[in-house]
Amino acid sequence: MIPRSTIKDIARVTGVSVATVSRALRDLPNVAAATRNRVLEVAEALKYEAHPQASSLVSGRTWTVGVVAPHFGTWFPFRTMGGINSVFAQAGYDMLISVMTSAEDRRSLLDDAGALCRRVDGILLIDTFVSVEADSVDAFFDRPVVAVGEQLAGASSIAIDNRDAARRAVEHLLELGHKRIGLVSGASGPHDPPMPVPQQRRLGYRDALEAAGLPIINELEAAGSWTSAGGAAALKQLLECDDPPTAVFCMSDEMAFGVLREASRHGLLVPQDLSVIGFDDHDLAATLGLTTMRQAVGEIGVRAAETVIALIGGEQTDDIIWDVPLVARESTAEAS
Amino acid sequence: MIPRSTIKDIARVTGVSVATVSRALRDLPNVAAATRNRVLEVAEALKYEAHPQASSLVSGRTWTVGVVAPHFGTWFPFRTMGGINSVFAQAGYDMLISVMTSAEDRRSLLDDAGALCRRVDGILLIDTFVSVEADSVDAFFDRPVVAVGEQLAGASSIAIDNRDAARRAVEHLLELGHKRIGLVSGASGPHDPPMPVPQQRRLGYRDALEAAGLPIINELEAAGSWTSAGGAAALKQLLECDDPPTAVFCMSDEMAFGVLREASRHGLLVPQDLSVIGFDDHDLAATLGLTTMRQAVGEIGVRAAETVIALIGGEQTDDIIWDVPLVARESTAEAS
DNA sequence: CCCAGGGATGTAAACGTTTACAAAGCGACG
DNA sequence: CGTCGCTTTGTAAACGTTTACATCCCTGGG
Repeated sequence: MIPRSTIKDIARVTGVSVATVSRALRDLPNVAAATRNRVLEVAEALKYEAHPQASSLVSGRTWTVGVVAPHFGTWFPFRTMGGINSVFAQAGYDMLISVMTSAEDRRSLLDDAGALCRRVDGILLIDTFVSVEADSVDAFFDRPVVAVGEQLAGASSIAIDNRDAARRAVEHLLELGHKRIGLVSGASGPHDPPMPVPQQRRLGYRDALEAAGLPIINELEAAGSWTSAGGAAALKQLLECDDPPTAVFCMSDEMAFGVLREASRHGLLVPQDLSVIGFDDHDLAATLGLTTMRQAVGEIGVRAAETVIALIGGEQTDDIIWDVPLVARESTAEAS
Repeated sequence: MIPRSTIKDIARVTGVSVATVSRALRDLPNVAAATRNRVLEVAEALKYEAHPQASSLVSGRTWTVGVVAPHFGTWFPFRTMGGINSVFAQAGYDMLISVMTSAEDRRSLLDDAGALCRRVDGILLIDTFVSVEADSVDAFFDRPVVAVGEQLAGASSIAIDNRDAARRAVEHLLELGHKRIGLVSGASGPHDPPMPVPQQRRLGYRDALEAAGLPIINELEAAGSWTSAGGAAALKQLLECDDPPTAVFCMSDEMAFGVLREASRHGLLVPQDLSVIGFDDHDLAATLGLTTMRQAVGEIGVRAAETVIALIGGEQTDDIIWDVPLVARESTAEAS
């Protein structure tokens, strides 16, 4: 139907050999200007496009980057992928996406690393926490790896300081005079290995309380499973305490949205009766007036993509720790 | 670093020819059971994995499906892609994602169709509205195409009846006794060609009003640009009318979230002072108590993926019109 | 006992590139 | 005028599969 032209066709028309055509098309040196122009001209006329499989079979270059995301569900990996995609589309790379929902998937990512490496030029791990399985990825991947959200030996990393950011979030509540501060955490299941992110954010929460001389109270920590429904359930649980919190720190905005809703179900006004601070700066956080810690998710994706491209090109890169500024909105106020 | 084994290695170890190995590995007929077992055994031992580029170079099969999404921003395409991905991961297909943000992208999708076809076995168009550019895709794509969200000649389609669903949404408000019903629309820009979805939903909105003998009032229709911020702005505009609406229908839940927030900024209680109905059944709709029209987005993705796989396998498929049930929650109530 | 037929296997040519190596052309310099 | 060296070009061998075709062997029917 659509006549595909090959390098051979161009060679025939221009009267040069396929080798010269190949060189001309790829801007390699040692081809006469006149020849190159003629080749490009004919290629244009024939609407030539290189056959990707053929060229990667021999060159090894696939112009594809493997992107491993924790799931296809929540906002965070999606936005990150959006940032990544915008860079790759520009640079001519495709993404090969795989999701990692369970701990077995994490194991099999490493086991099947060889097969993955064969199809990609580089690998981007989003919040994938390979570090709980292996100290270093050197032994598994044959290709440059950049990890978003964790430090990982053998990979470049782009991360935030979760502990510090969480601490500052809670400090914001402390500065407003709150003394009983709840935590809505995105804990992993009881059988999963502990995940770095919730772990670090919990440590930050406790750091802040300790620095303020406040006690750590287990009853004030509830699990929200990273979803808005989970956040709602978590607040419900916190409100059943004898002495319920006057403020809560949620490890994600999505959970915070559930908290906001649950608060209004209980007749509590935010921020008068309950202050709420989230984490992420979700797209809806601004319109819902949620105070939060901003992760520049899209930009992190952009930088991650740029980093992996640089590594593929043989450049050196530095690890990046991203700032997480506090964005004060209407969901937090002075303790009454 | 990682020793990759080829079909040749297996041939050498087993003592048969590469052709036989290839046949055995792919379960083709005419290979003795004993030989096949031996080959599989050795392949296992050598951790053999076929080189994807090599095999697709000669067979034409890429085990990749092109997925074209309208953008990487909102919830709808993301969730759809989640459904698609779950099927593809099972079936062994990869997705090659490209996003189409502008009208030019739509044009170049068709212009570069040849190059795309060479890298994929099938194509999935999500809300991509190629129909505004071309009557049929037969002439462009060499591969099976399935369109999500629009009817398109030359492609299988999986869609909803936007006009009917919008009509039923507005009828719900009418049944509650509302007489002044606003519309928050996801209109396209003034220079873009009219898009089928907002067009159809607007027609449904007007259908309902007309059937109820109510006038069509331009002032009651505001543009929300598919975002929550846009939704908030749209409500602000609607409230400036001389006779503001007592209920609004939003073409997406994300815009409805903005409307909910803007209402509370104006001191309006939902649903007492303002009824709000959305469209999509966004993940957050349940926790925010939003009445909405449910699009089973994930399942639509699943069906779309299954359809394209069936088409690749040479089967015939039927177009699917998906149900869009009303999900009544707490954001709509009797007119006061 | 011969031959047809069919299943199992091997041989080798694709597929469309890239790339090592050889060769040719040409000017400059001793 | 021969040779060296540089640029430009061509030849052909990869890359790792699939697949058309040939070959071989075995069985069963005549």
